[in-house]
Amino acid sequence: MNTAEAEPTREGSLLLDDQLCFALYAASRAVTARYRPLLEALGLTYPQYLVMLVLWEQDSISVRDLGAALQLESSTLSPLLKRLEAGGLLRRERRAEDERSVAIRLTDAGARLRDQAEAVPLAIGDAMGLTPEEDALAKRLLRELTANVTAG
Amino acid sequence: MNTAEAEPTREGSLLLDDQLCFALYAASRAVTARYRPLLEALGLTYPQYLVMLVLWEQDSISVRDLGAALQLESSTLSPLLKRLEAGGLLRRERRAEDERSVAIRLTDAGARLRDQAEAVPLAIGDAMGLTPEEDALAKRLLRELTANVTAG
DNA sequence: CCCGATTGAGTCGTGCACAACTTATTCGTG
DNA sequence: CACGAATAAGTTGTGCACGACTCAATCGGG
Repeated sequence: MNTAEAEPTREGSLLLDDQLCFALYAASRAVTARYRPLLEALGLTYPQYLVMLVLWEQDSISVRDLGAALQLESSTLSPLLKRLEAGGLLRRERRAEDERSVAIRLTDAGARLRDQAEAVPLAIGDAMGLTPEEDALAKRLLRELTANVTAG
Repeated sequence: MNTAEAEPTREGSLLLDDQLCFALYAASRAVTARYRPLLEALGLTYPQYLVMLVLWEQDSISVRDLGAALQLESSTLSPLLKRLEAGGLLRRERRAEDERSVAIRLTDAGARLRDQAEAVPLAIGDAMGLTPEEDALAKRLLRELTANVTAG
């Protein structure tokens, strides 16, 4: 019998492999790395892809609402949106009814990119290799975790 | 009955809330944000904290082995270690037996910081609010996911 | 109607992450 | 032993993330 896992995970352990946070951090980076070559073919980074997912669902959204959907600050989104605009995928225009707000709208090229993006979730789902039940369970746990940790 | 979750999650969906990758990405950032004030009290960022966890477990480790443990490139670790060295928590010295390799060793201050760090996992475990079973399950799923996605 | 408080977007500075590359050292095979 | 391949660490450039801040527009109570 090996020594790994010989000790039960104690509450206040400082061992790296006992930390859920590290499993989460490592998994997040590994998944993003898996997306990278697929998204590079679309000319997108991973956070840019998430922005496009939101826009394909709801075009003409404010920076504020985009930030709420992705849980990102305007200080992250503003430069990112500027790069997507430079890439010709979207336009930004001040709203007439509230000049503080900026509406993000897809260009035709941005809307068309959706067709190419269809292949991405399929390829990733394949690579993840989880059963539909495991996938659903993981999403449930991660959302519960996010909600708990964000709250108090 | 509401419309959310009315549709079953389809395989190739492009809806943000169907993406496991986003649940993962959001959870990782939310957990890191929860660590931030705790670690700030120790003078550490989150990745720096992970490096210290490894060093508290195994002092005098090479940059290479540190990178293997954390799945980080030397281009990420080198500047990070330089900052920890500037903060007086560790020293870097070329190994005599292989001048290519650099050994990372804790200073007394670095070793002593462990005592203060003991409180961190307890506070976080509390905030996460998962049962021990859910915690173990989440770690299992995340490791399986990481392994699958890293492999092929 | 006014003026202080709030809100929405953006800028700036710091610190990751990672690809591509450089440099120095060591290894391995003829 | 020589010398090309491999390895360890570090540098550079790009793009997030986020806190602290600025600025302009809007809101709301008196």
